Order: sequence, then structure tokens, then C-alpha cells
Amino acid sequence: MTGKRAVVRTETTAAIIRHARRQLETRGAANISLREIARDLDMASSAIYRYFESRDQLLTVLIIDAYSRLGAAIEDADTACDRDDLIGRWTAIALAFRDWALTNQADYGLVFGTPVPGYEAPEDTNAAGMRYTNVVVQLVADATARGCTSAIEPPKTKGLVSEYRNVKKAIGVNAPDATLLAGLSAWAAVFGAINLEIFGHVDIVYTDPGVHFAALVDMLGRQVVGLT
Amino acid sequence: MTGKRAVVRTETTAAIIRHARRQLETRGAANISLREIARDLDMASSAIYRYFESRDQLLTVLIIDAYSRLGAAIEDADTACDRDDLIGRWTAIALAFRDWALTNQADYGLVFGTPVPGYEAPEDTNAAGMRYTNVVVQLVADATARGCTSAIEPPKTKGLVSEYRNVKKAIGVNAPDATLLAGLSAWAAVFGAINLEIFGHVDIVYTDPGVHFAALVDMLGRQVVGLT
DNA sequence: TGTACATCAGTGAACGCGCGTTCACTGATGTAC
DNA sequence: TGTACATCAGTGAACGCGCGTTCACTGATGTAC
Repeated sequence: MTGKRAVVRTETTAAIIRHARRQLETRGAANISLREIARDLDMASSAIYRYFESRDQLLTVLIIDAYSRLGAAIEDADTACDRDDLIGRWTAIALAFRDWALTNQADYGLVFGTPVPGYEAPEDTNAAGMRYTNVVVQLVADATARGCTSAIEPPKTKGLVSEYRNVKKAIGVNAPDATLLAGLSAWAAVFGAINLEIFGHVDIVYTDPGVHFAALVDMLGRQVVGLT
Repeated sequence: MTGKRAVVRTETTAAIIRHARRQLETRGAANISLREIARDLDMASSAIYRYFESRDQLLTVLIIDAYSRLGAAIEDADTACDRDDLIGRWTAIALAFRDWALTNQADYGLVFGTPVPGYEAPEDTNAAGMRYTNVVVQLVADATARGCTSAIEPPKTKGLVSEYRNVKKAIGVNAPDATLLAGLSAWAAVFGAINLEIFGHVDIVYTDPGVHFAALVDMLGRQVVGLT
């Protein structure tokens, strides 16, 4: 067991994934070419099928891989902070998200961009996507437990109370509606800002998008979510 | 002039675009097929070249088309409101954006999703993209002129003052930094929330995403940007 | 330690398909006199 | 109003390319006795 054959197998599998990820940038997720990967690896195109049963399955592995690297990055950023330093954790998480997105643009596009037409993501990908989400959810839970309160007041939108009851059940956190709305807004803003930056919609506006982003994150954490 | 030939020409051009847009959904922007369009239109594939000089140029037209339909939708929403009803205008704009995105998912993906690899967007597309942006920018300008002030306070992030000076120059609006940061956050949150919804990242969380979205927009407008 | 057999990575040819783009051409529509 | 010519939409064949996937096969690595 873990003999020579197994070692080579993991190496080759990794090499295929590496080349596939490279192709994300040049060809796009919808056009990853098994034949080109095989060519780059100096093997027959049919040999790929000893490692992945189809192109779609390779895509699935790429997605799960991307999610779990993102998850690890966000977890690491969070774990490096003092548990009680809520604003520090929030900032670290948001900055780590942006960093990851900027240094892994192709992966970011794969998981957060336009869905690949014709590709049906299997269950496993959703599970992998929960990992980074859970870090944020946990932060909201900790903030609530430590008595942080948001200054914002949820509007009396029709059906909001029952909607948020469901949300709390879905994410498994029992926070006040104000905190929930504030947290969801803050996260949407962080995500939106990163998305706009990565996909090139703000090139003309910012000189250094990072400066604005840092201010945005700080403001959201302190003044919207009410972290300390 | 505007003879029979010209009429037929515009009709055929429109038909090509219509079929191309349909293909956005099924094939994705990167894989729009001129041959399939020609087949659907019962013409030789080479005939397409009497209307568009290349596949990329067709893509460009699609992008500009999408931007200008989005721009029109947002302008209409804004124009239907009393000029002094700032919160009403903000709400109308944000809801119109979401509506447009939901009913034109393929177009939304085309302009706001993963960039098409290998496609270099020409200048014209940027200009078309300014149309909806300008509506929001104008709202911020009006809010400033009418004395609306944001309750938030920009953090003392290094370089923020000079960065925002550039931003104000770029968008042509002279608003206080607080308003600018609040407005940019609010817009990022709206955009982020729509993006997450359209690309299917929140299916498990919300029962009715529209209820949360309405609350989000109202809260952002009143309590973050400080509109009245 | 050596032998017999099973496993499995990798091959190369083939199937059947699709694509964007060019080119010389036909024939109908439009224009100028 | 009619004729001669120019314009231009549309054709069909061709070029040169790429793709995912299957299949019968070889030969090296691993395993059981």
C-alpha cells in the first residue's frame, strides 16, 4: 500500500488538475480541453480517462478544490486572531477573501462567476462551499453571544420576520434580526466589491481599490454590524 | 432610403441578435455558434458575415445591447419618481436592477459574470456601461445637493482622502467622503446580493430572496446613505 | 525467493461531431440617366 | 418610364482546425502462494 504505483498516481492526478486550473485562465471553465491537458502532459488523450471519468467530473474536482482552498484561507485568517477581537476577525476574513480572489482569479470566476452552461453541479460542491460561509456565520454567532448589537433597525418589510426565522434555521444561528440584516448586508457589500473589482467594472474609478476596500470593511464591521 | 432592402436588413440583424441571446443561455457567451444561428435562420453560415464581421463583433453588440437595455430599465425606474423623493428613487433603482437581472439572467451573466476568455471588450462597451452607473451617481449628487448626510464616518484608513479625491474626479461628483463611502457600500451590497442570488449561492438560505432584498435596500438607503 | 496471475497506466486508432472564416459565384433589389 | 449598371444578400464548397469519448491492446507493477 502507498507503493510506487499509488505515488505516481497521485502525482499524475495533481498534474492534471494543475494543468486544468491553468486552462481556466486561458480557455475558461466551459472550454477546458482534456486533449490539450494530455498533450501538455505528453500522454495519449485517452489516458486522462484513467484518472477522471469525464470532463464534467474534472470540473467538479476543480470546483471542490477551489472552494476548499478558499475555505482554508479564510479559516486561517480567522484563526490567527484573538477570539474576542471581533472587528479584527471580521477584517481579517474580508481581506483574506479579497486576497484569495485576486491571486486566484480563475478559481474565483469558476465558483462565483457565470455558471458553466450544461454543467450540473453535484451535491459535493455545495458542501465544499459551506466551509468559508461557516467562518462568517460563526463570527455572527460569536458577536451575538458577546452582546454586540447593530445600530441598524430592520424596516417593517412585509414578511421579513418569518423570512428571517427561516434564514436563522437554515444557517443555524439565533441572532437578532438587526444583526442578521446587518451581517448579510455587510457580507453582500464585501462580496459585491470584490466581484466588481475582479471582473473589471471599477478600473476607471479607483486608483488603488485596496484603499477603498479596507475602509469599506472597517466601516461595515464597526458601524453596520456593530462589532468591537 | 429606408427601402425594402434596408427594412429586411434590420429585421435580419435583429433576428440574428435574438438567436444569439437565446444561445447565451444554452451555450454560454464563450460558445455562441454562428453556424447554429445560421441553421436556425435557414441561411448559409457564411451569410452571417454580411451582418457581423466576426463572432467577437457579435458579442460586442450583445454586450452593448444588454447594457443599454439595463440602462433604460434603471432610468425608467428613476424617472418615474418624484425628484425629491430620494429614498423612493433609490429603492426604485435597486429593485429595477434586481428585476432586470432576474428576467435577463443570460444578459446579466454576460456583462457582470466571468469575462469571456480571449475576448477583448472594445471601448464602446465601457461607454454603454456608464448609462446605469450614471443614474446612481446622479442620485448621490442630488442627495448631496439636498443636504442629505450619512451617519457613517469614514475610518482613518491610510491614503483614503487622496483616493476618494480621485474617485470624485472620476465620477464627476463632489460629495463628502462619508456620503461617497456610504453610497459605494450600498451599491456594492445591492450588486453583491443580486449576484449571489442570480448565480445560485443562496438558494438554501432564503425562502423568498425578494423579501430580504427589499429590507436590505431600504436599510441601506435610509440608515447607511442617509436618504430621506 | 521465485513463480503465476491479476491489476491497471498508458497507447493509438477510430467514431462522429462541431466550429470560424474565406472565396468565387448568382440573382434580386436599388439607382442614375 | 425604361434601360444599364452597381450594389449587396445569400449560396455552397472548401480549408484547417479542434473536441470528448470508446475500444482492443501492450507491458510494467503489484500480489498471493
